[in-house]
Amino acid sequence: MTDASQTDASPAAPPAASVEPAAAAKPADALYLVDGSGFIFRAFHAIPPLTRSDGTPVNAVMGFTNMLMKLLADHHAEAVAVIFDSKRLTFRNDFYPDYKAHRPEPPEELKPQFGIIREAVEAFCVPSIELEGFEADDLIATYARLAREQGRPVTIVSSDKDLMQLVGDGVGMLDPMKNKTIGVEEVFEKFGVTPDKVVDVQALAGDPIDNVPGVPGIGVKTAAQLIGEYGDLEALLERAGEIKQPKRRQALIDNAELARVSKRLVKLDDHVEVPTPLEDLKVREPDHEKLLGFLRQQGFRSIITRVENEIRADGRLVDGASAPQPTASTGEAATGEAPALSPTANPRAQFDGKGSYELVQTAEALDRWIAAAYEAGTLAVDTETDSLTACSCKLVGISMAVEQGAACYIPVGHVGPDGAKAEGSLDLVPSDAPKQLPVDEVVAKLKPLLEDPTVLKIGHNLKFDIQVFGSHGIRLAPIDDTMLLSYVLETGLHGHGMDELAKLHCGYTPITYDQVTGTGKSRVTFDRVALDKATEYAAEDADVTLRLHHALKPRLVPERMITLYETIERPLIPVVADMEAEGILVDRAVLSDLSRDLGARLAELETEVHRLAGHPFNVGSPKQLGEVLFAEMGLAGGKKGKTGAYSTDSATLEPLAEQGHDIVQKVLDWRQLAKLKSTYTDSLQQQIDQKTGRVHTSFALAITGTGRLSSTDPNLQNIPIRTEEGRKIRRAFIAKPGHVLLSVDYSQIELRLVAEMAGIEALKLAFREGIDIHAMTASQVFGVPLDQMTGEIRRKAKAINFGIIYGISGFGLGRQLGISAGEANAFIKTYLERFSELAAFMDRTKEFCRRNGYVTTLFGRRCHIQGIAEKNPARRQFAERQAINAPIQGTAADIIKRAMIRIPPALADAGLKGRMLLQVHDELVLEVPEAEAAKTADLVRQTMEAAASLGVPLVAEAGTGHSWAEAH
DNA sequence: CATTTCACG
DNA sequence: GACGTACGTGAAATGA
Repeated sequence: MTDASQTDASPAAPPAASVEPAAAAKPADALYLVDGSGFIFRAFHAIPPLTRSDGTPVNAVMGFTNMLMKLLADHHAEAVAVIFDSKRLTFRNDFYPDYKAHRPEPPEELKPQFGIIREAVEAFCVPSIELEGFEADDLIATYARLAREQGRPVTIVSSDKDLMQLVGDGVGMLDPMKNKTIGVEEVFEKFGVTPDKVVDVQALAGDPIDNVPGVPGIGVKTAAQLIGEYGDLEALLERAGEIKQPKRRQALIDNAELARVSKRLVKLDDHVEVPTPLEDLKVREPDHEKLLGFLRQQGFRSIITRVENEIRADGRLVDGASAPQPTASTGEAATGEAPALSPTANPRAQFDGKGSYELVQTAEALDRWIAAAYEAGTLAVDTETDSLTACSCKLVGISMAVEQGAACYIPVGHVGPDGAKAEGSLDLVPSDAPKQLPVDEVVAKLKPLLEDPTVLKIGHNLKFDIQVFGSHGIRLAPIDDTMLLSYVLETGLHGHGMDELAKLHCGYTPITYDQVTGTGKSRVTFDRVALDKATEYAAEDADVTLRLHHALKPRLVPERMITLYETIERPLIPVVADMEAEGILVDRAVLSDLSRDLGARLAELETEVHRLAGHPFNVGSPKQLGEVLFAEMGLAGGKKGKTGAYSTDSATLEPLAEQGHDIVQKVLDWRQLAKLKSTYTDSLQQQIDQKTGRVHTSFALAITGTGRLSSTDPNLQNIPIRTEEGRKIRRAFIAKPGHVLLSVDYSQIELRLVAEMAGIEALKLAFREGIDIHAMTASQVFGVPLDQMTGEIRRKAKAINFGIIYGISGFGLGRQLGISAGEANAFIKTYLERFSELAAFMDRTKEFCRRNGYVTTLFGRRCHIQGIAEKNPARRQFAERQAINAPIQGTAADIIKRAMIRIPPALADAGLKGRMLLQVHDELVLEVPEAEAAKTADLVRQTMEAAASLGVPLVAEAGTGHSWAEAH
């Protein structure tokens, strides 16, 4: 890598290997340069208002102090300087007076904190530097250069993009709040060029915040592209005439000087006359009393506790190597971040995330944590594995948190950098492999705790961990799942991943998995992550989970969600975990035969389509297809959408095919087969698990806005059935020898629920009488007697019935039926007159939603609907349709979940060996011994029908067969 | 990485 | 009468 300060003309290329001076093991002479000014502003905005007892705001001081302590502890930093901006005017204003001219005054609450922060730096005995006429960035650039000349690694503690030009060649950056290192790779991500080209990009793109002009009309993206192409700014400006885009060319020619000035503004001066020699940038041992006095003055109780513990621990201050172990049995050192400040403090935001997490490598330490967990009666657990597919992954480590801030990580499956394993007796471990307890010993010791009925185990998405523990013979119980707590409380308001919830409830961004393992091709599996890094990440996850539990669990009772959670969501976890682990047998030969057949037919269709078009093109490209069909061949059909592309979906193409356009029919056929091949016959073969020979989907429990499950990797809830061709794929889903597949599905459950929830007497009666419901509505709406019913009329009534479930609109129904919106509206009007309770139900539901922001299912599930009070009618009506649909779809989801929970014990009680494999919203698929098929079918059917007792009967129908195609 | 299309209930 | 339409999902391919 070239020196960052040079600007040679090598083309911008992705960085080969990023230099990571901020990595764990560091030479003692590593230099840390803290961008003090930058950090003050970030701390101020990231941390909610806090005031000390005299009313002085101190949120930025608190954030700054935490950051500084973390830096000193985590990195064993010995050479550190905090660098501040001095007065406003700098040498840059000499040649560009407007530089940073529009910077607003700092907020009033921040002003008094500047001075206190300098006191804080002094109290920690860390050198602080500033120099009139120069920005902190210039001093940082200069010190970085000086240190590099002595071969010392440099870490710049900042996330300011203006400093990114310094990265590379032993200089790295560290964002202390996001806990992210910024190396060459990250700079490349941000600017699209290597660090030595950053100034050129900035010169072109400008920066409105600092009032750097740049070239108008050019942003970072374009700038990076240009610099990548021309090498550097000067070369670009000289050859600007060659640029093809006329506007861009002119802008560059007109503003060449402006770009040059901009470059001078953004280029840091690394030859400043420094006020303090490099050698003096050293952390000295602080005066403990002075430091504690300062902290007391600010009222930072939790920090004081930490500092006192550290002093007591070894007489030395802030040394990560001897950070206090959480003596959790007394609970003393594990005081999280109890708010010690005035009531303006937001207690939810007190979490700074940085407990002193312990790496557990000895039996003694493990015993101590197990004892602490027993004492607490509650623990958060999280497993780390080498892949995210629960069924076939290796256990790499376990983290536990017993109190806020008191968490540990127990590695059991880490390998050395060269892949050296460290299993078996510790004495035999090769020196370069990480030290860790044998997995069997850890499992044996944890099993009683994790199965103890008096100790609550908390996790986030425990369905995963249950499977991991299950494969080691541990049945995790009793449990609470923070993902599902959040889901029952706030479905529809936001997602329920841990990072999102941590930000929401703790105001904190945990280290991400990607940060630990890397991304893209440099990604490593978790078993290759260094132990200290793994500990930081994994223990933090457990800690955060525990904190989320504290934030969410107490809300269940007052918000009336405890029953839904305890009777439906929580009991479903192990049930679904078992289904995923079981998997379904898929016959690879059936799929590959289909693939071959489809491939041949696709090739034929493709040449046909090309022939009819007169030239070859990509049939799979909607863009090219639209051009061929509508522009070249002049078929009727217009543009649509904001992208301006022709619409070519089947709704558009089908009418054209019916008009006899051969090419369109062939395209539709091609589309269907291509879909079947790529999505199903090809990719499903890849999803067959090596070890089990079966396909293990993952059912998401907290994704949908209505309470339904969803299925991924692969999605087994959308296996084709509607067309004969697609249905063949179901022949590949089979039962193991001596078994059959049993499929049981609810008959018209959603329409039954409409009748029930809206209280439509005529519909309820019809369901009780077992009448053909679509024929019945047809006779009501169209006045045709049942004995004169035609298929066509029944089809229309069926479409209306579906429309009701979706929150009907004349336009939508009309399009579905191929009639005008006016005609459709007339049908709807008649329908609502015949079933008058329905209109009242829809109005009532919308009104409830407007008032409360959510709607509810029969079992009390809340679905929050966004946009119900929107002014924009389109968006509001969308929300209204959701509001009408959600209680229906959601209640159906509740009901099948209740059935799923009851089925495994019912089977066990009856001595039946059948296993549930799949759920497809209103259908359950089981694998049962052939001899038990009839008995099991009855039992499952009855359990499903009895899962809710309503004013309308629930009806379930069962089918069995060797394959899913036969069973359904 | 967003858009388009289409598979299911 | 506005505004753009049925509700809920996930995956593959294209192309910027």
